[in-house]
Amino acid sequence: MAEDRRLDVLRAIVEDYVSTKEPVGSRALVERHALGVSPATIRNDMAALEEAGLIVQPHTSAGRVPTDKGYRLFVDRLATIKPLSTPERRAIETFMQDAVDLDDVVDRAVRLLAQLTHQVAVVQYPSLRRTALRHVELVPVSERHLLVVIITEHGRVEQRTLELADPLDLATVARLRMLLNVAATGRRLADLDAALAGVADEVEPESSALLRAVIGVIEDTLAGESEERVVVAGTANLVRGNTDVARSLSPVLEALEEQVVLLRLLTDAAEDEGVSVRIGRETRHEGLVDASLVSSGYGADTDTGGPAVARIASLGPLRMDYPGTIASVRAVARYLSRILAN
Amino acid sequence: MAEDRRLDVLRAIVEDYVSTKEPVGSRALVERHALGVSPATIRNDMAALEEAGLIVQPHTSAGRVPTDKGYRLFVDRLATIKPLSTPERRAIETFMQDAVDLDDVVDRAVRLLAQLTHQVAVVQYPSLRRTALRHVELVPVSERHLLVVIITEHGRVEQRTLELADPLDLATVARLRMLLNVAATGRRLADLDAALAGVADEVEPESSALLRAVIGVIEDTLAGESEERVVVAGTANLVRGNTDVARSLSPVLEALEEQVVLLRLLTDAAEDEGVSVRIGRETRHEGLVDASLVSSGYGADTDTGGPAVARIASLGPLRMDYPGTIASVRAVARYLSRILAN
DNA sequence: ATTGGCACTCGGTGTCCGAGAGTGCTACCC
DNA sequence: GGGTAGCACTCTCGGACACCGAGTGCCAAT
Repeated sequence: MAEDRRLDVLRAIVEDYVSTKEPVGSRALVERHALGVSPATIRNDMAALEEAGLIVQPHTSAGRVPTDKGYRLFVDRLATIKPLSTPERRAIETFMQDAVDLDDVVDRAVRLLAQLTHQVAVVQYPSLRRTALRHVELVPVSERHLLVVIITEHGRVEQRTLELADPLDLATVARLRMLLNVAATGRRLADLDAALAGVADEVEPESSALLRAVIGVIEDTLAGESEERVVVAGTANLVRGNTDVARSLSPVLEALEEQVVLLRLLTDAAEDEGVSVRIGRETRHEGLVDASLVSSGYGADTDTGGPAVARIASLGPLRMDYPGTIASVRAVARYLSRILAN
Repeated sequence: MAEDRRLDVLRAIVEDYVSTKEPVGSRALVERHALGVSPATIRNDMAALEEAGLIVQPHTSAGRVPTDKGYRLFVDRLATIKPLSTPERRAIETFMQDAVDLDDVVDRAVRLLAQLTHQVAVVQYPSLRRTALRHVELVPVSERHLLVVIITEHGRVEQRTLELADPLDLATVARLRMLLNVAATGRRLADLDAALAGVADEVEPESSALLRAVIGVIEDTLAGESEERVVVAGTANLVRGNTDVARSLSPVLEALEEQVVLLRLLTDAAEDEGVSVRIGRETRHEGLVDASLVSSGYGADTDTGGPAVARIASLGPLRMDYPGTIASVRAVARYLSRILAN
């Protein structure tokens, strides 16, 4: 049926445009794909696709280029995700396997993803709020300064210095440390409030001010924006195959330096099921109108529909290899989930 | 004397070229600077400067542009460092003052420097080796996993998981923790070996394997390359005023993503007195032949000739405002030193 | 519904030319 | 000897112009 062929044509246009980076014309299309019809027929189909807003021509005498809407349709209905090749899987394995700590895991993951996709990779640290606590440590630093160290199940460590009105009593600190750990270890940080409230009752009045301060710091750390950490790699890939660099590159680099922006992008994407694909304006960030973001949550139970603990993403041009990028993002996310579950 | 005027001409060329980004000709020079001679005379001087390898002309009918050597002479003998303006000083003050922890300090410093210089800023975390220890924490994670957390005087925290052959005994862990802290607190990490060696004698034979393992991890952490951490900001500034982006930008972005490369640059620069300026090939990195690196050490006693604890740097085009950049780098380094000394 | 044919549009490339900028050289002056 | 004026020369840059080729839309024929 004709309608089917039109979609074939759209698919062909997207694929050719992605690989050649040139607007694709009707003749080139019939030559490179076994469509079984003449260029004239393709032209008719193209006119229809253009009418539907799926493709445009940059100028009269040029071939066609997909629109945001065209890519969207391609991703939703036309793309077939090819699984990664065995060498690629093996590369992931060997690259990730001897990471020594969480920083190392995240660092390797982000570099790996950048290399697999030849695009910019973004990896978010496991959210403090959504992971369980492993340990709370109180380190007296001076008479009136207490260092509060929080360690999560995945080995993420956050610290904050607390300034106190009264001099510290070491015995009290030791006792609080014990109480806090008994109450909090193994809990999700989000559920911590309740657990900590219980502790307050067990404590003698003279220590309760200190306890409240410590709890305050812990909650601050969870609530603050520093809660979320994001790392980026592969910015050099932005330059490759980019023509009008000055206009299109600068806003992207700016966005990448703003944690706040990155976090919003990732949070928005978390609304989508499975691997999220945000195309051009769908990113809802004006610096990224010519870019797409492919992202996925990760975390121990993500595969079985459990909640994600954070996200990873690949950012590339509108004209990116969506199937390949989706496959890479998914593979790295899964691997990351496995590691965290160890 | 004529020789003096030639240097004036060089200075004028550098200044004009930096501000206009255009090769500067003899006429423009006499118009913009009160040199008191005619263009023809300037041309003779220029010929001499070119002969000396201090300037070149991109092509016959163009003005002159400084060479690496020209910039070097300018920086060494001709530039007068202007102190920062009061508003600028105030900006530093307000921007840095309410940082909550070391990560925050470093993050703010790097952004600040990027903004002051309109270039790429690089800040290195205080070196573990060269700072004193505040605390060592041992956290039993499971029967056979022990998390070792190292906290330095500046509040830098590093952790590493230790995998053990034998099950942990909590009492032993507590004892080791105490011994380690008594022995190590307040020491420079570089001097730690000796201090830790003493501990080994005080410990009963059955714990000594564990102790050795823990000491091993600590030393590993200090020796490993993860010892050094570097953050970067302002990459978007690379694009501004850059013409042939494709060739000149990509290698720079790559260098910036390679911690190893950045560290080498900073280490090399540490050989220089005070604020180091590395121009073009002097960086000894082929991706940076068209860039210069202005850097300075920082740390509590740096001003009084004490050893630096780490470095900050600003990376920009060959054609940068050296006096301004030097002033900014120095100011931020000093402020950083003050904060760490608090 | 598909196709072949055809006129039309328009960007890209190459060439040419003139304007302008800047130089080096030479003759001249103090 | 150092500085200056004049001048011929070189080279880039930008605009004008023509041409080519790619690609289209449309129409009549199958």
